[in-house]
Amino acid sequence: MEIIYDGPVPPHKQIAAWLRTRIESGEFSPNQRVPAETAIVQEWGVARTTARRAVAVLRDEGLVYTIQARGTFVSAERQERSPEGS
Amino acid sequence: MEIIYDGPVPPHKQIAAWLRTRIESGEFSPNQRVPAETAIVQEWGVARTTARRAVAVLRDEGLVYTIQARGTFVSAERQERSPEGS
DNA sequence: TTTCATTTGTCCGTATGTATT
DNA sequence: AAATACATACGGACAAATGAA
Repeated sequence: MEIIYDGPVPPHKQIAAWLRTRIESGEFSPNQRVPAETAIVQEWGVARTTARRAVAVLRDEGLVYTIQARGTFVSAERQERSPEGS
Repeated sequence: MEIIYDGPVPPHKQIAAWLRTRIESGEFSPNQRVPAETAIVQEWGVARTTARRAVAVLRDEGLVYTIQARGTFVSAERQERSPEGS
């Protein structure tokens, strides 16, 4: 994946979408830590501000929550669809 | 039990919860010694600092008291909710 | 008394990770 | 992008106290 800078979608939203997909695919369990900002910076070669903004998007959506000095974690109640079965 | 490192609850709090449960279940009598820091280290595979911090949590709660070079013991008056006489 | 083992107490440095400015 | 602060974990080293040999 690569960031498209001359497109209509700002970089941080592209990264947010990528992270959202990973989370919703079940790659991360509820309350599990997601990649740190520095990891995002490394992986995408963007500024930290951009990585932070991307995480902020998901936080605003309620998909993740952040604990200072510990990390950002997948929200436990992030089911849009009823899981059904337990 | 296993320590979850990429979760929102820090290791020392996970261990503290585990110890608290054992104590409150009555496994240890009042004034009886609880597992030493080194025992916690052995059992959980964590650093001693982490074990110490876990014990410190229960000490702060008043559930146990510590005597240097002797160990940490279950508080005798740990079911009181209202202190009297001070 | 000296020695040893055990256990807690203290301090050092290193690493990871987020938050703020 | 960088510095600083904060939270937390790891590892090592040594001190201090206790009790037993």
